[in-house]
Amino acid sequence: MNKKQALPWDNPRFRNWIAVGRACQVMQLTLSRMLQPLELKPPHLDILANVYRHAEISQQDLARRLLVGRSNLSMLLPQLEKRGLVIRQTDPNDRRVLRLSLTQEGRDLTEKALWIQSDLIERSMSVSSPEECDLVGDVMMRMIAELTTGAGPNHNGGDDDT
Amino acid sequence: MNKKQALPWDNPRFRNWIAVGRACQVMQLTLSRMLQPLELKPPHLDILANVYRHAEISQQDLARRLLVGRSNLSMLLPQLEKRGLVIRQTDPNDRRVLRLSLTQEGRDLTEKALWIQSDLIERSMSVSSPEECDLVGDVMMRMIAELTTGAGPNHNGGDDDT
DNA sequence: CCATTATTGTACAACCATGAACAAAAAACA
DNA sequence: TGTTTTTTGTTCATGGTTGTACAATAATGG
Repeated sequence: MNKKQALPWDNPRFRNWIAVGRACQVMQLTLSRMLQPLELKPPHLDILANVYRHAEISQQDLARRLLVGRSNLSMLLPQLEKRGLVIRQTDPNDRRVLRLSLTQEGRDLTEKALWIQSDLIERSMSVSSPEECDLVGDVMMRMIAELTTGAGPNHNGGDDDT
Repeated sequence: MNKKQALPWDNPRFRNWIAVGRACQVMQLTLSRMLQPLELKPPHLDILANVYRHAEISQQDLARRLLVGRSNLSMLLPQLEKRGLVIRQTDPNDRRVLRLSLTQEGRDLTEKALWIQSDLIERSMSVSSPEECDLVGDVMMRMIAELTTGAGPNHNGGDDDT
Protein backbone atom coordinates (compact mmCIF):
# COMPACT_ATOMS: atom_id res chain seq x y z
CA MET A 1 0.00 0.00 0.00
CA ASN A 2 3.03 2.28 -0.16
CA LYS A 3 3.58 4.77 -2.96
CA LYS A 4 5.55 2.33 -5.13
CA GLN A 5 9.22 3.19 -5.13
CA ALA A 6 9.36 6.68 -6.59
CA LEU A 7 6.95 8.63 -8.69
CA PRO A 8 8.21 9.64 -12.12
CA TRP A 9 7.92 13.27 -11.10
CA ASP A 10 10.74 12.74 -8.63
CA ASN A 11 13.05 11.91 -11.53
CA PRO A 12 14.79 15.06 -12.77
CA ARG A 13 15.06 13.77 -16.32
CA PHE A 14 11.33 13.09 -16.39
CA ARG A 15 10.45 16.56 -15.11
CA ASN A 16 12.84 18.20 -17.51
CA TRP A 17 11.39 16.39 -20.47
CA ILE A 18 7.87 17.29 -19.44
CA ALA A 19 8.99 20.92 -19.56
CA VAL A 20 10.24 20.38 -23.11
CA GLY A 21 6.87 18.99 -24.13
CA ARG A 22 5.01 21.90 -22.60
CA ALA A 23 7.28 24.43 -24.24
CA CYS A 24 6.59 22.84 -27.61
CA GLN A 25 2.88 22.86 -26.97
CA VAL A 26 2.84 26.52 -25.94
CA MET A 27 5.03 27.46 -28.87
CA GLN A 28 2.73 25.62 -31.26
CA LEU A 29 -0.37 27.34 -29.90
CA THR A 30 1.29 30.73 -30.06
CA LEU A 31 2.56 30.18 -33.58
CA SER A 32 -0.87 29.05 -34.64
CA ARG A 33 -2.37 32.31 -33.40
CA MET A 34 0.32 34.42 -35.04
CA LEU A 35 -0.15 32.70 -38.41
CA GLN A 36 -3.90 33.38 -38.48
CA PRO A 37 -3.54 36.67 -40.41
CA LEU A 38 -1.88 34.73 -43.22
CA GLU A 39 -4.61 32.06 -43.13
CA LEU A 40 -1.96 29.44 -42.50
CA LYS A 41 -1.69 26.76 -39.87
CA PRO A 42 1.51 25.16 -38.61
CA PRO A 43 1.13 22.06 -40.80
CA HIS A 44 0.80 24.24 -43.88
CA LEU A 45 3.90 26.16 -42.94
CA ASP A 46 5.81 22.93 -42.40
CA ILE A 47 4.98 21.91 -45.93
CA LEU A 48 5.71 25.28 -47.51
CA ALA A 49 8.99 25.71 -45.66
CA ASN A 50 10.21 22.31 -46.79
CA VAL A 51 9.27 22.85 -50.40
CA TYR A 52 10.91 26.26 -50.15
CA ARG A 53 14.14 24.65 -49.08
CA HIS A 54 13.96 21.51 -51.18
CA ALA A 55 12.33 22.29 -54.48
CA GLU A 56 11.28 19.39 -56.70
CA ILE A 57 10.81 17.16 -53.67
CA SER A 58 8.35 14.31 -54.05
CA GLN A 59 5.33 13.86 -51.79
CA GLN A 60 6.79 10.65 -50.45
CA ASP A 61 10.05 12.28 -49.43
CA LEU A 62 8.20 15.22 -47.98
CA ALA A 63 6.06 12.90 -45.89
CA ARG A 64 9.13 11.11 -44.59
CA ARG A 65 10.77 14.40 -43.74
CA LEU A 66 7.72 15.70 -41.88
CA LEU A 67 7.05 12.36 -40.18
CA VAL A 68 3.47 12.29 -41.37
CA GLY A 69 1.53 9.87 -43.54
CA ARG A 70 1.40 10.17 -47.30
CA SER A 71 -2.37 10.48 -47.16
CA ASN A 72 -1.96 13.61 -45.09
CA LEU A 73 -0.16 15.33 -47.93
CA SER A 74 -2.64 13.98 -50.43
CA MET A 75 -5.30 15.90 -48.51
CA LEU A 76 -3.36 19.08 -47.84
CA LEU A 77 -1.46 19.69 -51.06
CA PRO A 78 -4.48 20.07 -53.32
CA GLN A 79 -5.67 22.85 -51.00
CA LEU A 80 -2.36 24.69 -51.26
CA GLU A 81 -2.38 24.12 -55.00
CA LYS A 82 -5.86 25.62 -55.33
CA ARG A 83 -4.67 28.64 -53.37
CA GLY A 84 -1.98 29.12 -55.97
CA LEU A 85 0.91 28.55 -53.57
CA VAL A 86 2.20 25.20 -54.76
CA ILE A 87 2.61 23.50 -58.12
CA ARG A 88 2.64 19.74 -58.60
CA GLN A 89 4.23 18.35 -61.74
CA THR A 90 4.60 14.72 -62.65
CA ASP A 91 8.20 13.70 -63.01
CA PRO A 92 8.85 12.74 -66.66
CA ASN A 93 11.43 10.17 -65.57
CA ASP A 94 9.03 8.44 -63.19
CA ARG A 95 5.43 9.17 -63.88
CA ARG A 96 4.33 7.99 -60.46
CA VAL A 97 5.92 10.84 -58.53
CA LEU A 98 4.69 14.41 -58.27
CA ARG A 99 7.44 16.98 -57.83
CA LEU A 100 6.53 20.00 -55.74
CA SER A 101 7.55 23.60 -56.17
CA LEU A 102 6.32 26.99 -55.01
CA THR A 103 4.79 29.74 -57.07
CA GLN A 104 6.10 33.25 -56.58
CA GLU A 105 3.08 33.92 -54.38
CA GLY A 106 3.90 30.79 -52.42
CA ARG A 107 7.49 31.91 -51.91
CA ASP A 108 6.38 35.35 -50.73
CA LEU A 109 3.87 33.94 -48.29
CA THR A 110 6.35 31.39 -46.99
CA GLU A 111 8.90 34.08 -46.33
CA LYS A 112 6.36 36.17 -44.45
CA ALA A 113 5.37 33.19 -42.35
CA LEU A 114 8.97 32.21 -41.68
CA TRP A 115 9.72 35.72 -40.47
CA ILE A 116 6.84 35.47 -38.04
CA GLN A 117 8.03 32.10 -36.81
CA SER A 118 11.62 33.25 -36.62
CA ASP A 119 10.70 36.35 -34.63
CA LEU A 120 8.67 34.26 -32.23
CA ILE A 121 11.49 31.80 -31.70
CA GLU A 122 14.02 34.58 -31.36
CA ARG A 123 11.90 36.33 -28.76
CA SER A 124 11.16 33.25 -26.69
CA MET A 125 14.69 31.86 -26.80
CA SER A 126 16.27 35.21 -26.00
CA VAL A 127 15.88 34.34 -22.33
CA SER A 128 18.87 32.04 -22.78
CA SER A 129 22.42 32.71 -23.85
CA PRO A 130 23.54 31.54 -27.29
CA GLU A 131 25.70 28.90 -25.61
CA GLU A 132 22.79 27.53 -23.60
CA CYS A 133 20.68 27.58 -26.72
CA ASP A 134 23.25 25.64 -28.70
CA LEU A 135 23.53 23.11 -25.93
CA VAL A 136 19.77 22.60 -26.01
CA GLY A 137 19.88 21.98 -29.72
CA ASP A 138 22.78 19.60 -29.30
CA VAL A 139 21.01 17.56 -26.63
CA MET A 140 17.90 17.36 -28.79
CA MET A 141 19.82 16.06 -31.78
CA ARG A 142 21.48 13.44 -29.64
CA MET A 143 18.06 12.41 -28.34
CA ILE A 144 16.63 12.14 -31.84
CA ALA A 145 19.56 9.96 -32.87
CA GLU A 146 19.10 7.73 -29.84
CA LEU A 147 15.37 7.35 -30.45
CA THR A 148 15.56 6.69 -34.17
CA THR A 149 18.44 4.20 -34.04
CA GLY A 150 17.27 2.40 -30.94
CA ALA A 151 13.57 1.89 -31.38
CA GLY A 152 12.41 2.96 -34.80
CA PRO A 153 13.64 0.81 -37.67
CA ASN A 154 10.14 0.86 -39.13
CA HIS A 155 9.78 4.55 -39.81
CA ASN A 156 13.06 5.40 -41.38
CA GLY A 157 14.78 8.54 -40.18
CA GLY A 158 14.34 11.44 -42.55
CA ASP A 159 15.57 14.19 -40.31
CA ASP A 160 17.43 17.38 -40.49
CA ASP A 161 16.26 20.94 -40.84
CA THR A 162 12.69 22.19 -40.39
CA MET B 1 17.07 38.75 -56.86
CA ASN B 2 19.25 38.04 -53.84
CA LYS B 3 18.21 35.58 -51.13
CA LYS B 4 16.62 38.24 -48.92
CA GLN B 5 18.95 39.02 -46.06
CA ALA B 6 19.35 35.71 -44.26
CA LEU B 7 17.26 32.61 -44.25
CA PRO B 8 15.90 31.56 -40.87
CA TRP B 9 17.93 28.39 -41.07
CA ASP B 10 21.07 30.46 -40.76
CA ASN B 11 19.93 31.61 -37.34
CA PRO B 12 21.27 29.26 -34.66
CA ARG B 13 18.32 29.83 -32.35
CA PHE B 14 15.93 28.92 -35.14
CA ARG B 15 17.76 25.71 -35.98
CA ASN B 16 18.03 24.76 -32.34
CA TRP B 17 14.34 25.23 -31.76
CA ILE B 18 13.48 23.18 -34.83
CA ALA B 19 15.49 20.38 -33.25
CA VAL B 20 13.40 20.70 -30.10
CA GLY B 21 10.22 20.37 -32.10
CA ARG B 22 11.49 17.32 -33.93
CA ALA B 23 12.58 15.66 -30.72
CA CYS B 24 9.10 16.16 -29.28
CA GLN B 25 7.52 14.75 -32.39
CA VAL B 26 9.72 11.66 -32.41
CA MET B 27 9.20 11.15 -28.69
CA GLN B 28 5.45 11.42 -29.11
CA LEU B 29 5.41 8.88 -31.95
CA THR B 30 7.60 6.48 -29.99
CA LEU B 31 5.53 6.83 -26.85
CA SER B 32 2.39 6.26 -28.85
CA ARG B 33 3.77 2.96 -30.13
CA MET B 34 4.94 1.87 -26.70
CA LEU B 35 1.55 2.56 -25.14
CA GLN B 36 -0.32 0.43 -27.67
CA PRO B 37 -0.19 -2.74 -25.52
CA LEU B 38 -2.08 -0.87 -22.80
CA GLU B 39 -4.60 0.41 -25.36
CA LEU B 40 -3.77 3.96 -24.37
CA LYS B 41 -2.81 6.97 -26.40
CA PRO B 42 -0.77 9.94 -25.22
CA PRO B 43 -3.82 12.14 -24.62
CA HIS B 44 -5.35 9.47 -22.41
CA LEU B 45 -2.15 9.20 -20.44
CA ASP B 46 -2.02 12.95 -20.03
CA ILE B 47 -5.45 12.86 -18.47
CA LEU B 48 -4.80 9.86 -16.27
CA ALA B 49 -1.46 11.16 -15.04
CA ASN B 50 -2.99 14.47 -14.07
CA VAL B 51 -5.91 12.93 -12.25
CA TYR B 52 -3.43 10.60 -10.58
CA ARG B 53 -1.49 13.56 -9.23
CA HIS B 54 -4.42 15.90 -8.61
CA ALA B 55 -7.39 13.91 -7.46
CA GLU B 56 -10.76 15.67 -7.28
CA ILE B 57 -9.75 18.04 -10.04
CA SER B 58 -12.57 19.51 -12.11
CA GLN B 59 -12.80 19.09 -15.87
CA GLN B 60 -12.34 22.80 -16.33
CA ASP B 61 -9.13 22.88 -14.32
CA LEU B 62 -7.88 19.78 -16.06
CA ALA B 63 -8.51 21.37 -19.45
CA ARG B 64 -6.59 24.48 -18.41
CA ARG B 65 -3.72 22.36 -17.18
CA LEU B 66 -3.53 20.32 -20.37
CA LEU B 67 -4.05 23.36 -22.61
CA VAL B 68 -6.95 21.72 -24.41
CA GLY B 69 -10.58 22.68 -24.84
CA ARG B 70 -13.27 21.63 -22.39
CA SER B 71 -15.14 19.83 -25.15
CA ASN B 72 -12.12 17.61 -25.63
CA LEU B 73 -12.45 16.26 -22.11
CA SER B 74 -16.20 15.95 -22.48
CA MET B 75 -15.52 13.53 -25.32
CA LEU B 76 -12.62 11.61 -23.76
CA LEU B 77 -13.63 11.24 -20.13
CA PRO B 78 -16.81 9.23 -20.77
CA GLN B 79 -14.63 6.72 -22.65
CA LEU B 80 -12.25 6.38 -19.74
CA GLU B 81 -15.19 6.16 -17.37
CA LYS B 82 -16.77 3.34 -19.39
CA ARG B 83 -13.46 1.50 -19.24
CA GLY B 84 -13.63 1.66 -15.47
CA LEU B 85 -10.53 3.82 -15.10
CA VAL B 86 -12.04 7.12 -14.00
CA ILE B 87 -14.93 8.16 -11.78
CA ARG B 88 -16.78 11.44 -12.17
CA GLN B 89 -18.73 12.73 -9.20
CA THR B 90 -20.69 15.95 -9.03
CA ASP B 91 -19.36 18.29 -6.39
CA PRO B 92 -22.02 18.72 -3.68
CA ASN B 93 -20.87 22.31 -3.07
CA ASP B 94 -21.22 23.30 -6.72
CA ARG B 95 -23.41 21.02 -8.71
CA ARG B 96 -22.00 22.27 -12.00
CA VAL B 97 -18.57 20.74 -11.57
CA LEU B 98 -17.60 17.11 -11.93
CA ARG B 99 -14.72 16.00 -9.74
CA LEU B 100 -12.46 13.35 -11.20
CA SER B 101 -10.74 10.46 -9.52
CA LEU B 102 -9.19 7.15 -10.53
CA THR B 103 -10.42 3.67 -9.74
CA GLN B 104 -7.89 1.17 -8.47
CA GLU B 105 -7.71 -0.24 -11.99
CA GLY B 106 -7.12 3.26 -13.28
CA ARG B 107 -4.29 3.82 -10.82
CA ASP B 108 -2.66 0.53 -11.75
CA LEU B 109 -2.86 1.22 -15.45
CA THR B 110 -1.59 4.75 -15.00
CA GLU B 111 1.41 3.50 -13.08
CA LYS B 112 2.20 0.95 -15.78
CA ALA B 113 1.96 3.63 -18.45
CA LEU B 114 4.06 6.08 -16.46
CA TRP B 115 6.78 3.49 -16.06
CA ILE B 116 6.83 3.00 -19.80
CA GLN B 117 7.01 6.71 -20.40
CA SER B 118 9.61 7.20 -17.71
CA ASP B 119 11.81 4.43 -19.09
CA LEU B 120 11.56 5.92 -22.55
CA ILE B 121 12.52 9.37 -21.32
CA GLU B 122 15.30 7.98 -19.19
CA ARG B 123 16.72 6.04 -22.11
CA SER B 124 16.56 8.87 -24.61
CA MET B 125 17.88 11.52 -22.25
CA SER B 126 20.69 9.33 -21.00
CA VAL B 127 22.80 10.64 -23.88
CA SER B 128 23.18 13.83 -21.85
CA SER B 129 24.66 14.46 -18.44
CA PRO B 130 22.31 15.33 -15.59
CA GLU B 131 23.67 18.88 -15.63
CA GLU B 132 22.95 19.31 -19.31
CA CYS B 133 19.54 17.82 -18.79
CA ASP B 134 18.74 20.21 -15.96
CA LEU B 135 19.88 23.10 -18.08
CA VAL B 136 17.52 22.03 -20.85
CA GLY B 137 14.63 21.93 -18.42
CA ASP B 138 15.59 25.30 -17.05
CA VAL B 139 15.72 26.92 -20.49
CA MET B 140 12.34 25.42 -21.34
CA MET B 141 10.71 26.79 -18.21
CA ARG B 142 12.11 30.23 -18.93
CA MET B 143 10.73 30.01 -22.46
CA ILE B 144 7.31 28.99 -21.22
CA ALA B 145 7.31 31.93 -18.83
CA GLU B 146 8.33 34.30 -21.58
CA LEU B 147 5.66 33.02 -23.95
CA THR B 148 2.80 32.98 -21.48
CA THR B 149 3.47 36.40 -19.96
CA GLY B 150 4.33 38.16 -23.20
CA ALA B 151 1.76 37.01 -25.70
CA GLY B 152 -0.93 34.91 -24.09
CA PRO B 153 -3.20 36.83 -21.73
CA ASN B 154 -6.22 35.06 -23.24
CA HIS B 155 -5.40 31.48 -22.36
CA ASN B 156 -4.31 31.80 -18.77
CA GLY B 157 -1.26 29.87 -17.75
CA GLY B 158 -2.06 26.67 -15.93
CA ASP B 159 1.37 25.13 -16.01
CA ASP B 160 3.58 23.02 -13.93
CA ASP B 161 4.15 19.29 -13.88
CA THR B 162 2.90 16.84 -16.54
C1' DC C 1 -36.61 38.38 -3.91
C1' DC C 2 -35.83 38.68 -8.98
C1' DA C 3 -32.97 39.77 -13.05
C1' DT C 4 -28.65 39.67 -15.08
C1' DT C 5 -24.20 37.77 -15.71
C1' DA C 6 -20.60 34.20 -15.35
C1' DT C 7 -19.13 29.45 -15.06
C1' DT C 8 -19.27 24.46 -15.89
C1' DG C 9 -20.09 20.71 -18.69
C1' DT C 10 -22.39 18.81 -23.10
C1' DA C 11 -23.88 18.32 -28.11
C1' DC C 12 -22.91 19.04 -32.58
C1' DA C 13 -20.81 20.29 -36.95
C1' DA C 14 -16.45 21.16 -39.10
C1' DC C 15 -11.87 20.18 -39.89
C1' DC C 16 -7.42 17.29 -39.48
C1' DA C 17 -4.79 13.16 -39.36
C1' DT C 18 -4.32 8.32 -39.82
C1' DG C 19 -4.23 3.54 -41.73
C1' DA C 20 -6.07 0.28 -45.05
C1' DA C 21 -7.44 -0.75 -49.54
C1' DC C 22 -6.68 0.51 -54.12
C1' DA C 23 -4.82 1.91 -59.19
C1' DA C 24 -0.98 3.20 -61.88
C1' DA C 25 3.70 3.00 -62.85
C1' DA C 26 8.27 1.17 -62.30
C1' DA C 27 11.61 -2.42 -60.98
C1' DA C 28 13.08 -7.13 -60.38
C1' DC C 29 13.50 -11.33 -62.11
C1' DA C 30 12.58 -15.58 -64.48
C1' DT D 1 9.13 -10.89 -72.95
C1' DG D 2 5.79 -11.80 -69.15
C1' DT D 3 5.01 -12.10 -64.24
C1' DT D 4 5.61 -10.65 -59.67
C1' DT D 5 6.96 -7.26 -56.34
C1' DT D 6 7.73 -2.54 -54.93
C1' DT D 7 6.83 2.23 -54.95
C1' DT D 8 3.90 6.41 -55.36
C1' DG D 9 -0.10 8.79 -54.79
C1' DT D 10 -5.29 8.75 -53.92
C1' DT D 11 -9.70 7.51 -51.66
C1' DC D 12 -12.37 6.41 -47.90
C1' DA D 13 -13.86 5.22 -43.21
C1' DT D 14 -12.52 6.13 -38.60
C1' DG D 15 -11.33 8.63 -34.77
C1' DG D 16 -9.40 12.95 -32.53
C1' DT D 17 -9.67 18.08 -31.71
C1' DT D 18 -11.74 22.44 -31.98
C1' DG D 19 -15.12 26.21 -31.57
C1' DT D 20 -19.91 27.39 -31.06
C1' DA D 21 -24.26 27.11 -29.31
C1' DC D 22 -26.72 25.45 -25.48
C1' DA D 23 -28.73 23.88 -20.51
C1' DA D 24 -27.97 23.88 -15.79
C1' DT D 25 -26.18 26.01 -11.87
C1' DA D 26 -24.06 29.64 -9.26
C1' DA D 27 -22.81 34.43 -8.28
C1' DT D 28 -23.84 39.36 -8.55
C1' DG D 29 -26.51 43.27 -7.75
C1' DG D 30 -30.52 45.87 -7.85
